[in-house]
Amino acid sequence: MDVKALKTFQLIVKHGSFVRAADELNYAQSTVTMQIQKLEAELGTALLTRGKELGLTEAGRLLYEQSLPMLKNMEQLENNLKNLATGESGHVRIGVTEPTASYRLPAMLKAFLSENPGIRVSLEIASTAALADSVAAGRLDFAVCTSPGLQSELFFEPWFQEEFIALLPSDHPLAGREVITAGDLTADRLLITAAGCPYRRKLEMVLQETGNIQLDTMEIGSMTALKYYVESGLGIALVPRIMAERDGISRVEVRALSGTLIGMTSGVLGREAAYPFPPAAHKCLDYLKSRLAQPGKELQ
Amino acid sequence: MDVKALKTFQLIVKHGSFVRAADELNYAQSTVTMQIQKLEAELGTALLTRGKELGLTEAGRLLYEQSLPMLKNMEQLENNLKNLATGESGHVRIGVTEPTASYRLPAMLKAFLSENPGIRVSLEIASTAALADSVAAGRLDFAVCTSPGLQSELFFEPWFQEEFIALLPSDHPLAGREVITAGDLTADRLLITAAGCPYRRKLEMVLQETGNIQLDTMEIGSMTALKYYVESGLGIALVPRIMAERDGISRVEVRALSGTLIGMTSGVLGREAAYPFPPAAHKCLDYLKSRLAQPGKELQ
DNA sequence: TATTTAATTCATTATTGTTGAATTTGATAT
DNA sequence: ATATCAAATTCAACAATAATGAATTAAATA
Repeated sequence: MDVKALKTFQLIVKHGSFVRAADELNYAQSTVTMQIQKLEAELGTALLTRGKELGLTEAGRLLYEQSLPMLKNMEQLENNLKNLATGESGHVRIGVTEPTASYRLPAMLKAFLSENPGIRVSLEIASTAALADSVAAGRLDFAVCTSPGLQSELFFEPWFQEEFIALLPSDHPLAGREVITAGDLTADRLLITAAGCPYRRKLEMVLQETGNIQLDTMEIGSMTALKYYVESGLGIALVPRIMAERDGISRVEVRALSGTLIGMTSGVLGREAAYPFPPAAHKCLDYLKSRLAQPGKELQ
Repeated sequence: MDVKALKTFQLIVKHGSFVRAADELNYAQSTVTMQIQKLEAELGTALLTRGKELGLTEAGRLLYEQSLPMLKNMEQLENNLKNLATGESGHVRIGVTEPTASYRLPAMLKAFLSENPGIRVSLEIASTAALADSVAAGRLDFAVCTSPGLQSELFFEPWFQEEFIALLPSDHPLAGREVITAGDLTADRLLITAAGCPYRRKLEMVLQETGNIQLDTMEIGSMTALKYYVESGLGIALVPRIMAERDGISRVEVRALSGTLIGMTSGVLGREAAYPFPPAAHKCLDYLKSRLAQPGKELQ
């Protein structure tokens, strides 16, 4: 059954005339005759009665009624696909690491979604390593995270610097200092995050270079919990600056860090093979980039 | 969107391979490539990702999910139409007059419908004139009735003789007779049916010929009510023999009629223009004919 | 009977779908 | 690296079929 012929048939029935159907479809009227004859031959049944005026056979009635919703569905589907192709609609699957997930993304996504009502977004919040796997496997369109151990199929584009600061108890010996350096970290017990955190890996490397091979550390699973441990005087912690800014920090001193401790580069992780990028995902990525990327950082 | 291409697409996704889709559809594999390329060009979107292994883009997923039920619908519809064409299913619209409607048809239709579970039947029970109109207008496929004033578009094929008999009160002067003739009808008040009944018209003609121009008549709307009027001694009535046979007739005498009073020819009324006849209707007509038609009568 | 309108037929033309051979691509084995 | 293999693509040639206009038929109107 040819879709074109079905459309023609619909119009013939609607107008009760071959000529008018031909007019509307910009066909010669012989074409209309041919299409219907082919349809009738294919189905082995007359569809129209050509008497004094056009009439429908029972088969014609059935075809008319049943093909109408089918054609509508087809149009609808075609439309949905066009919307997908233009990025008007779509499903964007994003991966994000903390603290971007909690502190930066909510407002941005809210704005993006209200600007693009046809687009749905789903979020995976996990470690850079887990996100890299998901991106590589095609479960995510892209991820905002730090640079993973580069797999060949993935690309990473730096967007911004995630700055870290030190949290100290008010009565801590280092509280008098403006800036904390790597060397200072021998002075007290250091509170660190779980093994998955990329900043922790960096910290370990820095401390090794500085010669602080053995250090009194305590592992705390959650970044947000860290400040309460600091407050209790258990030690000092290094956390993203944005956390300290957004969550009211009280009874705890905030100090800047120096040198390589300052921060980590965050950016977007994508899959080379995913091109051409789904338009909705592309739109979303561009939106996030325009709000997250810091000039100069993308060359790093 | 071409249906063939959609089917091809479905198979590619199902098998995850162009070659296997081509095999199953008996296409060259280049054909499969072409069909998908055309589809993608038409929709302005990639549908499949050709990497290490075949994958679906978001548009591909959408198309795959949405086109599946559409193709199923199409097959179903095609099947329904085939059934219609073979007469396995269909809707037969029959007109019938009394007494056939009440006494002959129920058992026949029951058998016919259980032999043809796919066929639906609707019945219009009315006078020959009304049925002739419905047939001419295409509201009925055919009617079982007496011969109407022949309109050129209609054809009538005699099937059987509807025999009439006389009902008399037990104490009636004519009760001693074996057979009632037209001449006997002067003897008493005659109970007759409504103006629409063709037998009544015939009766009027016969009586005119016999010279009984004025006759004491009483018009009773319903045939089945007649016997109660006869029972009460209001007069004699002429009714179809089948009525007397099926409804237990008691306290009323049944007598045969002679000559032209004996009965009326019933048969099938159809529309010339309705050919080719809907197969289900044809099947039903054949079935009824085989049970109703009396040999010899069809030549009348 | 003439006239008009609608549908059909048929031969021609245009379009498109299909194909095989050659080529490219990616994966696997050597 | 290189050879090998399977899968997908490209391309030119071919086949199928869809569309058309002119002529014809059928029915409706004047």
